[in-house]
Amino acid sequence: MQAQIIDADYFLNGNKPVIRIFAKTESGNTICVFYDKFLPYFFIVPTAGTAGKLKEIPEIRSVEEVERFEPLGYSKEKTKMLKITVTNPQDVPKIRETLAPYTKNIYEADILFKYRFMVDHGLYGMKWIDFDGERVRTNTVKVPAFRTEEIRSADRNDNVPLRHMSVDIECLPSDPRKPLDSKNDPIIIISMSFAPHFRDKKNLVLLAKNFYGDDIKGFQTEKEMLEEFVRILDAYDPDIITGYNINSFDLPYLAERFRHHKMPTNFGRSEKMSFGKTFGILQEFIISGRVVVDPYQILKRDPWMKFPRYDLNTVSKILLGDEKHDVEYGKMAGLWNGTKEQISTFLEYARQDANLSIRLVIERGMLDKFVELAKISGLLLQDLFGGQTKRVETMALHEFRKRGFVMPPAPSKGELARRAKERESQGLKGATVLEPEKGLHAEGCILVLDFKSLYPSIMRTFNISPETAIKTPVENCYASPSGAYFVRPETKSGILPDILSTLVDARTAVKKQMKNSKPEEKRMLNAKQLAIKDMSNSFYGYTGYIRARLYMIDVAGSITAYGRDNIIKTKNLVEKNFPARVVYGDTDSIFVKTDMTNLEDAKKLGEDIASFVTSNLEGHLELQFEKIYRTFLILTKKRYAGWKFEHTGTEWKNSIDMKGIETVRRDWCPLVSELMLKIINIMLKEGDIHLAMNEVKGILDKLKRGEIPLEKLTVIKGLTKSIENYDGMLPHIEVAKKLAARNPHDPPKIGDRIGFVILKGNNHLLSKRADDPKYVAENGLQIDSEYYISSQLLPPIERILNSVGVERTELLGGGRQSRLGDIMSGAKRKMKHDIVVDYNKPEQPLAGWEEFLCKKCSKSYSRMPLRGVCECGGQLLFGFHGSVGTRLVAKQNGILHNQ
DNA sequence: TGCGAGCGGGG
DNA sequence: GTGTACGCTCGCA
Repeated sequence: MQAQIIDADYFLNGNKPVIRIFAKTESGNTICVFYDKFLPYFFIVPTAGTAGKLKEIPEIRSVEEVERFEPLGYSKEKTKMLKITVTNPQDVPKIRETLAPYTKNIYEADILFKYRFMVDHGLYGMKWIDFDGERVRTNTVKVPAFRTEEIRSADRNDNVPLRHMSVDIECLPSDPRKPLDSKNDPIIIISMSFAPHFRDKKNLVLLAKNFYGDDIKGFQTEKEMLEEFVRILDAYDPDIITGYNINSFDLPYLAERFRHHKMPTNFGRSEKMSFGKTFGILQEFIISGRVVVDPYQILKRDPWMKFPRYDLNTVSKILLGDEKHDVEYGKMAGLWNGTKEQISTFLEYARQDANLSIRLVIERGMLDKFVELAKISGLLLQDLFGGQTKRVETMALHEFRKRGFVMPPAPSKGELARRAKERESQGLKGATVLEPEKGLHAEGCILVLDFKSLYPSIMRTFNISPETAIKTPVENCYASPSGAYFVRPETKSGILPDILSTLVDARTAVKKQMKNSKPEEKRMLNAKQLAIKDMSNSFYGYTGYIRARLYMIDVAGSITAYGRDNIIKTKNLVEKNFPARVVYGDTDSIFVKTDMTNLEDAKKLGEDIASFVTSNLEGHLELQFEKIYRTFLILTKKRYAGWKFEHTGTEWKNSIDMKGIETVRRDWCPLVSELMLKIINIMLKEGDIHLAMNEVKGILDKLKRGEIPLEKLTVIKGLTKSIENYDGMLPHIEVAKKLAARNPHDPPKIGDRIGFVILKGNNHLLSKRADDPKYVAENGLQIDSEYYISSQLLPPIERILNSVGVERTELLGGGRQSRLGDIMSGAKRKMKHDIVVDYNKPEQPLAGWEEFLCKKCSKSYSRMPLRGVCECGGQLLFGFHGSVGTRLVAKQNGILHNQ
């Protein structure tokens, strides 16, 4: 029989573990495969005292002498180790602790049992198994179960269609002023959507009230409704359970209500109860045999784009084009206890929410990439959502095992502290950002070129891997620019470089295959190449991630050191061999200024530069021509805009690219964002600073004359707690107080968004001069134009115009012409284009997160500060951390906004 | 300026 | 579960 792995776990038969694989057969049936011939084990490097201690531990079943390579640092020979086998996986941690003082090293004593099994049998999440099954009767799983003596991986890549069910609950707080309490406040509605349909139903809404309607089922009590929920769950038997923020709200809440009614929380495919766990922010809900998919967590943690907010409303508007109508929390009780129509409205709201989350997963193919990531990394689908570290480590474990290497343990607290200290003393230098030639470049085209997978290429070219690093240089080894040494591939080919090479080849093959494949296959292949890319980009960051098993500061430091060398070499190669100047560059990209105004000529030059540089650099380093900026405005490192031209094959398409320039911020009114976009647009497309200045002056005049509509001056902020609980002076709170006083029957509630404008007045406190725009309009009150000019408009506008040498006084000083010469050499272009902001494809040259470290005071910033230097005035160094960790976003500020 | 609390999403 | 993980913004000292 063959089946595709959905999930795996084990249970104890007495003291003995039985591995359980939940899988789907070709025909779409779910089965469970039992295997009881596998026992947990780990390795130790013994010392003199080891043998005696081993005899004292009764749980140890067998001790076997083996040889394995140690993983950190190059070693020529394998090390003699003892393979310790025990019976119960749960005994391993305590045996590990007991043995620790009596051993030199312990390896692989913290590999989850299910992964120990999968790796040893060459099994990968979402891939296929091949086995001869004998049907067994059991009440531990709810699907047909088979016992097998042997289990192999099957060589096939197709996917069995999955069954998805989304869940959304509505609750009613007993006290509307207090937050919800799952111990007391009942669930009143459970809404579900199904893909594929469940008994011809797309969705189903249950409610704890006598009520009937299309696909609506009413119940006398909450308990009866919950019982029906489990019946539906078991009948539909979904592989995927989804819902927006379901991990931290709906599922834990449901579980608590089940416990309240003394009902078992048995939502899965086995006898195991479902439960939620929390660490840090991340909440996870485990349902045995199924996969919990939370679109909210995916979008936040593994994003391909940045959203202004991550609520279901915003996200579905952008991803599905569908706006959802919300029911205010405060009005829910009214609807629930209201007329038939009101209840219907409430039910439709619940139905819509379940529909939207399932549509996000299905229509946006949100799971596609993760299915492929499972097949590449070996992780089970459920475990992919926790972060990149586990993906890299599981993939590496497969490869380490094949080559006779053991995997180091996850770092202990002490080891973490040691690493942190080591890092503080010797530092981990990041990438180089070339000093930009600040200002507007409008005379000739700017060519943007970047290195294809820079860090992976470096690792492959110089054989950089934890087990190729060597302390004392041997003959014929690589000496990295940071002073570390690595043996050459002839001596030992690095595991990570080899994995990366395999990934590169696989990606090339997939892309080729995509060209002549049908839509459905193409979709899968595209997901696969994205998954490969994700994995490739994870390895460098992983080696520098402090919690990594394979952390080596020399490895990470050497990679960035080669990167810094590379960009300087590239700059020199370009400037020595072409009539061009590098005006900016960051990590893996260079911006080359030419005197060309013809796009075709510029393109040709870009391609020539790319192939020349590539042929003059070592190994796998490959510079590619990326795009043309007809004009380019750079404020500081990391903050620029360009008028981009790309050839589609038939014509030139243009749009405005913006990086690091924030045009949308919560504390800015719409006028600020609009004006910023406008002047950037004018500078880039007209190449004229004066026009931009005039635009600013025009707006300032309008503002002074009170001709700017109030909605453009309104800043909106939400009430996060009740008004009494704020003690500081905040404009929106003062406005909320005023609103409450004016309309005592319907005061602002928690969660309400309060808009305000700032008025002229005697009170020097800003908050006291804030008021509701509607009230201001009705009473003809005057806005404080001085405030808007000096506090809202000028600071961001100044930062842009300063980069081209314009001072604040020139903006405020009437219509006087500036002393600046017109920097446009050619004739002014009269082309008019709307700003097109492409938020579907934020450019991410390297996936990962960055930090900016001050050279002088060591302060760290997660974003390049607006001034481009540290607040102490010190120069900022750039650090890059690959794509490990959770700080994955924060890069594409200003990419997303409404046009 | 630096630090700590609190929030995010969900009802 | 052979576990044990955030990053940002705001208010206050």
